[in-house]
Amino acid sequence: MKKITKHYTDTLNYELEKTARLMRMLSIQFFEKLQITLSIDEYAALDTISCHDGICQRDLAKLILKDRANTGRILNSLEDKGLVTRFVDTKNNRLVRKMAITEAGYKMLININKKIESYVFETKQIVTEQEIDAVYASLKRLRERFESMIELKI
Amino acid sequence: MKKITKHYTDTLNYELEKTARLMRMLSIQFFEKLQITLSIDEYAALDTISCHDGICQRDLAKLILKDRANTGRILNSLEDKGLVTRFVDTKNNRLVRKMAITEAGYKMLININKKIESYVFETKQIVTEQEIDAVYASLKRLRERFESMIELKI
DNA sequence: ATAATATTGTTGTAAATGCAACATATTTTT
DNA sequence: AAAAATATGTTGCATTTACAACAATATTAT
Repeated sequence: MKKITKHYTDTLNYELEKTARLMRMLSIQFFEKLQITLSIDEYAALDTISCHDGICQRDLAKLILKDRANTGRILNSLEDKGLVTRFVDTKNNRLVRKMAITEAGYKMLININKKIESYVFETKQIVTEQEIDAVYASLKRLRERFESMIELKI
Repeated sequence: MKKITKHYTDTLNYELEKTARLMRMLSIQFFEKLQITLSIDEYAALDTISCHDGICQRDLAKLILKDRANTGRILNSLEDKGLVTRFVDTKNNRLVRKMAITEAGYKMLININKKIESYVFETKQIVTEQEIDAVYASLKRLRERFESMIELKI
């Protein structure tokens, strides 16, 4: 029996790219429609800082899936907007720039989350929460297995 | 019972980005190790042309998930390397640039696919074919459902 | 103690990407 | 028939992204 390589458009990689891309477009469309004044990346950073108070830049970079350079730039923007404060501290005896969400940042986050609730509600009429959770869980399991094949350098 | 928005790092969107990103890194790493002289995008285009002979640029763009501009650039590169030929033809009475894979392109594809076989074999020791197929299928089902929410403009 | 290595963040730059504008040609509308 | 809309591909530009080089400091090795 001859082995045949799958065509690109039939691979899991392709489906991942296509779905991730679609989700990105839906998010951007949604952010625009609801006139959310942050970019998706800024929102992701703000939300992540809010539940990791005092996180340093590199650790944030790992979480939001950006490199250190771009994470720094996103933080510059959030700081300019007064949503985040940065301060120098130490971590393992090393100087690092840590950060925390400000009062204004917290209000902004609450406000955006309120809008997102309605979006999530809307999508539940298309796909059930159970189905999303199931895909999420199986995807995560698979990803963690694949991660053993590579050393992430961020 | 209070509804609470999931944090960004716990969402399906996040898991999709993270997994897609990981797969991309694994692919690049693999292409480098095996000294494959095409980029992932060029390979994807070449493979897709090989099973859609005489496809036009716009239709290829849709399949490989690039916009028309970038698809044109990828094709320039593939044409320069002699792997693809482009010719003017008509589609619905309109002039379009169609393309086909060359002899050299086909040989290149066979060669790369042979290398990919070994990679696929390697990954099967990490994740079973069944599990990949299952994730692929559920992801595709979910994506198709979400697609009803947006009109793709490529 | 000195040198080599590692961690963290910034800056600069090249590549990738997306998007709008344009050119051309065809179809549809008025 | 004329005008408007649509389809296709290219060009140019602005944004994003990745990556390497650097600066500063701390740890580890020799």
